[in-house]
This record gives sequence, structure tokens and C-alpha cells, in this order.
Amino acid sequence: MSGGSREAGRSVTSKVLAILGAFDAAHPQLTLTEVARRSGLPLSTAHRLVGELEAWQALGRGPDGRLRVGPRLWELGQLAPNRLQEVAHPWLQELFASTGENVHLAVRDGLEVLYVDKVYGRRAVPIVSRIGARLPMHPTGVGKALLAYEPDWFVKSYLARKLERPTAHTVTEPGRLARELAAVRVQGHALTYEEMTLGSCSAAAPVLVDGRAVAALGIVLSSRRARELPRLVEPLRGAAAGIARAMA
Amino acid sequence: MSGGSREAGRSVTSKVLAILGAFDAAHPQLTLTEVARRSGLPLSTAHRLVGELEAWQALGRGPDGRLRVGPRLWELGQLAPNRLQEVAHPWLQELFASTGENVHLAVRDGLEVLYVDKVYGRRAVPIVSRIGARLPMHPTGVGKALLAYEPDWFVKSYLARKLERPTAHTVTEPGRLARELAAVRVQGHALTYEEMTLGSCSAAAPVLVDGRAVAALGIVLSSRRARELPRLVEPLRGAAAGIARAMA
DNA sequence: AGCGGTCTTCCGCTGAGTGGAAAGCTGGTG
DNA sequence: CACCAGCTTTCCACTCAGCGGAAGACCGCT
Repeated sequence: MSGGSREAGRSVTSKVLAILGAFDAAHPQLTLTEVARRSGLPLSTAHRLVGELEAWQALGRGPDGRLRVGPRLWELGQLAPNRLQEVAHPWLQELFASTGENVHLAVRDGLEVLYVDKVYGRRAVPIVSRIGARLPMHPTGVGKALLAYEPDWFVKSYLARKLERPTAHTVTEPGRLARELAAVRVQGHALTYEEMTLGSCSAAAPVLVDGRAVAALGIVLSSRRARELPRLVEPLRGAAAGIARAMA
Repeated sequence: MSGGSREAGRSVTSKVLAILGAFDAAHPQLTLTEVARRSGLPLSTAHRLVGELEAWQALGRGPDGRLRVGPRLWELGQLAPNRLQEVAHPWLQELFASTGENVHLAVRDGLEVLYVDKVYGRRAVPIVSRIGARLPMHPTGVGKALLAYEPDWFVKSYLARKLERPTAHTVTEPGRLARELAAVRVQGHALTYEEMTLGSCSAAAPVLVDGRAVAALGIVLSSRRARELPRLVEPLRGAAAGIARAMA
């Protein structure tokens, strides 16, 4: 840019976006120095740009003075149209009403599940997912439900990587996982037991439109109540089917 | 900036933000030309910057090719911490569960109400508010509940302006409105009948922390069922009080 | 084929943006 | 209370990235 940019060809816009990109679910608040480090910008450059973003409320500061995403970006984000969420939300609500359990909706994004919506009540025990958060596919119910309906080549390349292992219950052996996915395809739903978080288990069903899983609907409960899961599968599948019908 | 910027002193960052600012609830999707007009930028400049934003998924395109807020900004927006929403959501959920009606939570932002959260089911009839949307204060239940607890000078200057009149039922005479606000303060809740939208009416209660209304909780239903509103006031006030206690 | 609108590309000028360095702030430690 | 380590803020002279008017491509409509 104008002036002595060390790394030529980097636009101001890309720097601004790099700063925004420094924030993610694992790093929702950062010091200026951390922003500079994570975005790969010189500290003084980060300082100036962050100042402008802050003035516009794109970024804000927490009580401790650390930087966080600001209200203006939240508001802007709400403008992003999301047909899936709009169509599906009433079903999540209904499923929650009839079961009283945490329910959530996720889509695949890259090699992860992205949580798109969630309905929970007061006694919601385990905070497993957050709207907008990402988790790996293989240890989550919704992830398995989605993965099971991906084409072979995709599943193969997913399993070929070294898979994370958040708990001792996580299944990471490619063979066993592939067999589980086959079972999901046959049964039409996935179950997990403490594979992502100790203390919680889940059931999930794919939202199938033209044979492709465009999303997955999941229900999570405390693993103490794991034996109640089978009872929840039917309503879960019903809601997933309802969403699928409304999406088509 | 570098080059022949007509309006000197305008940073690239401010231009990027102006582009983002071109999107709002009333204009969720825009053509490039509209973006340029609304942000006050030359078309070619808008074109270049929009290109970069699009590549980063900060903006996206709808099926018709028009620009909209992209998934990346949605995700980023979800990162914005919001204690009010986190604390209040379970109460909204519970209020919805016990009444089956649309409930929503709003705060004052400038001279408008900003909807922060909303819970609704399948039979939700009237789409009055959207999370992240803004509406004027005087024709909405939550707006009246919030306005009633603002300091005198604020209310005075609010009433001094020419007030919008979305329906024939909207109260805009300063005197009558002031009297209504006094009644809200006495009763602890506000009622509206088709003041914002024909066909729907609402009740709302302030969330009072140290005597200040930090938010308002509202419930909306079809005006055909207006006579059921009084029955809903008690649960509404209970939930608002619960939120207030949890916020303190 | 002409028209009103949109989108895309081009290119030479220039001041906005740059970032290293140095100075200011913390708060913790011996 | 001097010292230090890490974070934040300010400064400034150099320079190339960004600029935007203009020209042209590309619609859909009549």
C-alpha cells in the first residue's frame, strides 16, 4: 500500500478482514498484541485499524479492556439470510416443547459441523454447542448424521486424517467409524455417548433433501439419562423429516 | 488515500465500513450500484472493495445476484458476547412454554428499540419483529415499557420530534403518550393494540435493575385474541422480574 | 436497434497508509 | 522502590496501493 508495506500486495481491506478473522469461538476476546500476532500485522498497523473498527462499534472492549466483537457486527450478522434456520426453527421449538431437552441444528462446513440454531431451556445442563460454533464431525451426533450421507470419497478423506480425540470414548479408528456410519445410514439416525464431552450423550437425525443431508437435527442430554435417548429418536426423526419437507 | 480520492481524509477502513453499513433491516440485499449510492462511494471503488469482501465471505450473493451479508459475518456476529441475552433467554423460553405466544426481548438503542432475542413457535402468526431489527419506541409495547422509565429530559425530547405513525391506531399526540407512559410506570406494564401492525397487539414489562429499565420483555398476539392479554400480564411480569434478579 | 440501467475494466497520479523505533503504561517481583 | 517484561500508544518520512473518471461490456425491455 501507500508507504512502506513490507509485504507488498496486501490490501488495507485484507488487513481489516485479517483483524476480524483473528476472533473465533476459541478466541472471542483478545488483546491488541494478540490481534496483531494472530492477524500477522505489525503492532502499529493493528493499533490504527483496530481504532477505526472500535469507533464504528465493529469491535468493542470488555470490562477488562480486551477487544471483542462489537454490537454493530452482531446486528449486521443478524441480517444474513438463512433459509434453513428460518424454516427449521419452529420445528426445533416444537421438538423442545415436546421433549424439554436441548435441541440443535447443524450443517457441515468444510470438515466441521457448524451449529446454526439451538433451543434450550432453564435446566439445560451441558453447554455442548453454541450457535455459530464449530466442532469436529466424528465425535458429535449431528456430525455423524451428516458424515454418513456424504459421498464415499469425502468420508474416505475425512477418515484418512488423524482424528481428534476429545474424550476417551471418542471413536477414531477409521474401520469402526466407517461401520458406525453404515449403521447410521441403515437406521436413519446417529447416537453418541460421551464422545465429545464427558457427561453428555446425543441422538441426531439428518435432514434429507433429495438424498443429500443438508443439515442435521440433534438432541443432547446428560449421560445419566442415556437410557431415555431411544424414546427421543422418533420425535427427532419426525421433526427432521418435517424440516426436509419444508425445505424442498 | 493514495491516489486521487476526491474526499480527502477518508480512510479505506471507513469505506469498507460504509459498505457494510449500507445493509440494514430495511435493505438486507442490495445491488452493487445501491451499495455505492448508500455508502457514498464511487461505483468503481465500491466494486473493488465489495469484491474483496465477497472473496472473504463477508458479503455473499443471493440467487438473484444481489449482495447480502455473508456467512462469515453471521458467524463473527455470534461471537459478540451479550450477557443480557444469555441471562434472559431461558426466561423467554419458559414464558413461551407456559403461554405458547411470541415473546421477545428488546433494549433501547438511541431513539429506537433493538430486538435482542425472540422465541416463537409454529403457529406464530404475526412477524412483527426480527432479532437485530429496530423499531420506533412509541408504537411498540417494549418501546413504551422502556420509554416510561427513561429520565424526563429524554422522554421530552423523544416526544418533541414528529412521531411516525405506522397505523391509524398509533398514538402520536405528545400529551396522550405522556399520560400513557405515566400509567405504565404505575401499573408496571404496557399494552398496545394495533399501534405498530394492524392485526396484532402486545403486552410488555420492563426489566428493572436499580430502577433503570435495562431491557423490556414483550409478548405479541393476534388482535383477535386481545382479550387474552390481561391474563398474560402476570407471567410476563414474573419473567421480567426473574431476568432483573439474574442480571443484578 | 435504441435506451436506461447495471456491472466491469483500465490506467496514471498521488497522499493515505505504512511500520520501525522509541516512549508510556501498567503490574508483578526481589 | 528500582527493575523488568509485556502491553499500548505516539511519531514521522517514505512511497506504492488505492483511487475514481471514463470508456466499454452487458443486460432486459420496448
